[in-house]
Order: sequence, then structure tokens, then C-alpha cells
Amino acid sequence: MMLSSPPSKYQPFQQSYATGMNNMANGMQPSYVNPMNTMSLTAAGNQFNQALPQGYGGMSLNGMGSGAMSGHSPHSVQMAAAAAAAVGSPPMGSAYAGMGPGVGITPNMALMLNRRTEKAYRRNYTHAKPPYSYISLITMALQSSPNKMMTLSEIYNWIMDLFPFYRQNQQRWQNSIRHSLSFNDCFVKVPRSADKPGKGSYWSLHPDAGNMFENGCYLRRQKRFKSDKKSKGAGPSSEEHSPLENIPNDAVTPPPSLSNPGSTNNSPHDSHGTYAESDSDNKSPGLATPSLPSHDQMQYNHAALGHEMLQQIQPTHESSSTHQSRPNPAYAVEHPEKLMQNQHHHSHQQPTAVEVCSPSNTPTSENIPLNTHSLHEMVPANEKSDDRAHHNAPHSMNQEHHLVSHEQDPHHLYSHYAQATAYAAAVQHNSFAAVAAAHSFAPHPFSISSLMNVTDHQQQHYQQHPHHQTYTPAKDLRAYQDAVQYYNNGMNSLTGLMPPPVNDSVPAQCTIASSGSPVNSASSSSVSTPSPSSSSSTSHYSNGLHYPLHHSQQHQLHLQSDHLTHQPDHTDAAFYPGCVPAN
DNA sequence: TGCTGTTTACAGAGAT
DNA sequence: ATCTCTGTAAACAGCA
Repeated sequence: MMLSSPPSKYQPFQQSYATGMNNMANGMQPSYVNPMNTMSLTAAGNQFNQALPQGYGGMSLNGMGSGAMSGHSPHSVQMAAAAAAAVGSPPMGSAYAGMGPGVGITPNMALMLNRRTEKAYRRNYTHAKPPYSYISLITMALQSSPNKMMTLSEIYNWIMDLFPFYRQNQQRWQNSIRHSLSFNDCFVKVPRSADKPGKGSYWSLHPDAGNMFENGCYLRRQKRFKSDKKSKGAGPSSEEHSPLENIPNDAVTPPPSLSNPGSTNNSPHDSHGTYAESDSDNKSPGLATPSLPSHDQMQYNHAALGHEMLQQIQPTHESSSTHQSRPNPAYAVEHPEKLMQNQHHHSHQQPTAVEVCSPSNTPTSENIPLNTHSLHEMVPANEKSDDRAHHNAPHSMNQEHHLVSHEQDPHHLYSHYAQATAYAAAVQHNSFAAVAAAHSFAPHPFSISSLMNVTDHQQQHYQQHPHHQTYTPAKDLRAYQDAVQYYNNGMNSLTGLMPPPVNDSVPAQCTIASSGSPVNSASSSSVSTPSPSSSSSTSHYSNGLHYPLHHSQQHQLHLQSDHLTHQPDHTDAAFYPGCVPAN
């Protein structure tokens, strides 16, 4: 069990980006495990897979990380595409710049620009600031840990391992990290155990804040998470979420000072809860009301939250009907059979995305109230945060027709790219597809869960089809770069056009109507949606999704389709500007 | 002494 | 226009 903070291998202001990238590309493993690699074949981010021992800490101990450099996983493309999408505008030039309509420059100009920018691109591309906010970075880091918690230094290292950009100016961004941890309710501090002394506490995600970025934007949350336990008066009941549901029971023990029974009465949520509530309408700390707790009180309550979490890390063998307790990672490692029991139990309590999306259980406007406040809100409003991870299970995973050899399907190589770009385009253009996705439980391809999780369904699928394991959402910098590039390519040629979705992205609710024309079953809900059948458009039907396409787009669709089916040559620098080929 | 953590302050950008 | 979120800087305290 990893409990100590590894020393940072990155010296402030000394790390050469190029060196770092080359090392990573050549498979040199840092002494401290590269979380991307460890994530590639595991499912540390998934609540149902927390028990897997090959997680963040485990890999660092057994030294198995080097073989997991699966930087070309199409799944990982989502991550980068997500990043690029979150940015809104491609940060770099593209090898395909100028392909798209409406660019306003001639091909020659584009070529010149490409040649000019690509040089700088190669220098700077890998060092571009990742399009994630610090909060999202922290969230990703914490979710990547099997313990769902990290020390500050571990968070630092996780970020630096993943993003060379953050190997410079460490003082600046690390200060911001600390500020984010302290300032945001979504992060809770967990005391160290007495037998695991060290500097600093562990940080974990508040259990109710785990899906802050499921809406799709890594730069900015739709809404800042605020702990609201304060308003509930007494401390949390056993049926309430506890932040330490994610904390291994043997990882930490409450310090003596927190053994005071009264400490739990001071709900730790009071600290941030009170602060957040009183400050909920003016974010400027300087405008805090006098009702704010004192500094000492806040610290005390903060620690009490950790104590509360510790109190509840013991595995729960019974769940309330309203609360699905999550498996304790550490406990599950030692008692996998009980975890399986729990999972089975949970499967009866909470339908998975596939179950929910099954034709016999098609969501309607009645049972699935949708939050259509924003198209970015891609999940049913009544979804518990815990449940959203289920949405990452591609429905097709349970569809036999999809269980074909991906190697025989070149289009599949770009399926996730296509999905990501389609999604980005759909959202950007406020298209029907975006609404369809919103109605279809389609996981946001850029969601943290999508990027970092392997669902239980995927796990089952991989067990049956090990050769598909390459499609596990691997996270590494290479893939990140690739995907940004892919995204750029896509968006440059996707202005007003979406590439065809692929099987993986077919939401369950996208069915073929009895009339034969594909429709989205949820489109009949009371939610206002753009009309799927525009009179001025031609229907493009691909893999169950109905996309209205204008005539002018149909030719582009063919081009785009060709583009998407072009298999990347990983030795082709055009595909990886700024990236040194690994082999 | 350096790291960790909290807080204040302010600016900028996105969302409403 | 206003609100909200994020990033940055800085001061400060506590701790290993």
C-alpha cells in the first residue's frame, strides 16, 4: 500500500521538456510510477474496479509500469480530443489545417502556415498547457489512485508525470494547486495514520463531487461543488455519503485528537459547508460574511471531516435503498470475493447504464427528467453521481454484433476519435446529435470517467475478448498529443459537419422507428430539442444515429470518412507534430 | 528550513 | 451587465 509521499523527481525549473518527453517516449519509467501507464490496463478510476491491485500505488511497488505504455489507444484519443474540445479552439496548427470549409485561407496559405507553425509546433507542442483546470487535474489525479486519495506531493508528481508543461514554473502552479485544494469543497483532507507519519495529509474527493466535470468541460465546471451537509443540521447519518467511502480502511487511522466523539458532531461539512453557503452568492473570499467560521474552527472541522471519513471506511455490508455504497478499495483488495458480492448486490440495486438503456427500459420524459438547462448537461438530472460512471459502459459492449474483431475493422481505429469529434461538433453546433446524446445516456467522451474508467461491462468484455484490451482507455501524454492533433484535424474539417458515429458510440436509445427511419427514442420527451428532421437537410444515418446533414455536407462527409479511416502511421511526424516517435 | 495548508485579494474569462 | 469560476500572487501559520 502506497502511503508515503514519493520525492519529486522533477526539480523545479530544471526539467527539460524535450528530455522528459524523450524519456517517456522511450519507455523510461520514472522512479515514481507514471500514472498514465498504470491506468492503461487497469481501471483504477472506476468505482467498481477500485479493488484491482495494479493501481497507482501497486504498480509503483511492483515495477510493472513500463510495459503499459499504450500511448496509441484509440480510447485515449478521447482524452486529448476532450482537452482540445474544452479549449474550444485548437491550440496548435494542424497537419490538416485548411481542409475544412470556411477557413478563409487558400491551400497554399495553409501549407505555408503549416510548415511555419509545425516547426515551432514540434518544439512547443508537448509543452502546451493542458486544457484542464487545476481542479480537474487534481480530480483526475485523485481518481487515478486506487485509494482515491493522494498527498499533495503525489498530486504534484502525478501532474508532472502526465503533463511536461507542469515541470516548469512549479512554484506558480503548485501554489494554485494548494489553493484549489484548500478553497474548494470538493477536496477533503484526510489525516495520516499514526503509523504512517509523513508530511502533509491525504487529499480525497468529496464523494458528492466526483462528477464535477461529467458535463464535459475540463476548464470550468458547470457549477462549483459546495458541501451542503451543514444545512442538514447534525452530522451525516449512516445513509449519507461519506467521503471516506473511497478511502481504504487500512490506509489511515484517526489521530488521537480526532477520537473525540464530539468531533463527529461537528460535522466536517460545517467547515466548507458553512463557508460555501454563506459564500455561495459571492465568490469573493473578501466578501465573506461574519457568519463564517473562524480559521481554527474551519481547520478543526476540516479535520473532523477526515475523521468522519475514517469512521466510515469500514466496509458496509448493507446498503440503504437510497444509497449505493462503494467498494472500499483496500478492503476489496484483501477480500475480492466480498467485493464481487457487493458488486452483484449493487447490480440489483442500481441498474447499469446498459440496463437503464435497454430497450425494455427506455428512459422517458417521466422516468428520466433531463436537465436541459444546457446542452453541456449530458446526464439525466436525477442521476446520482455514483451512477454516472455506469454511463461509460458503451452499450455496444453488450451487443454481440459489436463483438467482432476490431482489427478487421479499420474504421474502428478511429471510432473514438470519431465519437469525440462528433460529440464536440455536435455540442458546438448545438445539433440534434448533441441532444440525442443527452437523451441517450451517452457518456461524455471527455468526462473524467470516460477517460479514466474501464467499466465493469468493459471488463467483462475484455475478459471475453482479451485482444480488445488495447482499447482500454489508456492515458498517456502521447495519446494526449495524438488526440489533440486528431481533434484539430477533425474540427478543421468538421465545421458544420459531424463524422459518422461508430458502433461504440451508439447510444442504446437510438433506435430505428417502426417506420424505418432512425429516430431517437428520447426525442419524444417533453424536452425541447432541435428537430431531427430538418426540411433542408438530408438524413445521415450511421450506426443507429440519425444525423441531419445538409447537402453541402454530404460530400464533406465522404472526405471526412476517408480521413477518419486513414490509419495513422505512428512514424509519420505529420500525425504527431512535436512528438518524437517512440519506436 | 522547506513543505503544507489556509486565507485574502484581485484579474480574467466563461456562463447566465 | 452581472455572476460565477478559475488562476495567480502573496502573506501567514504550523509542522516535520
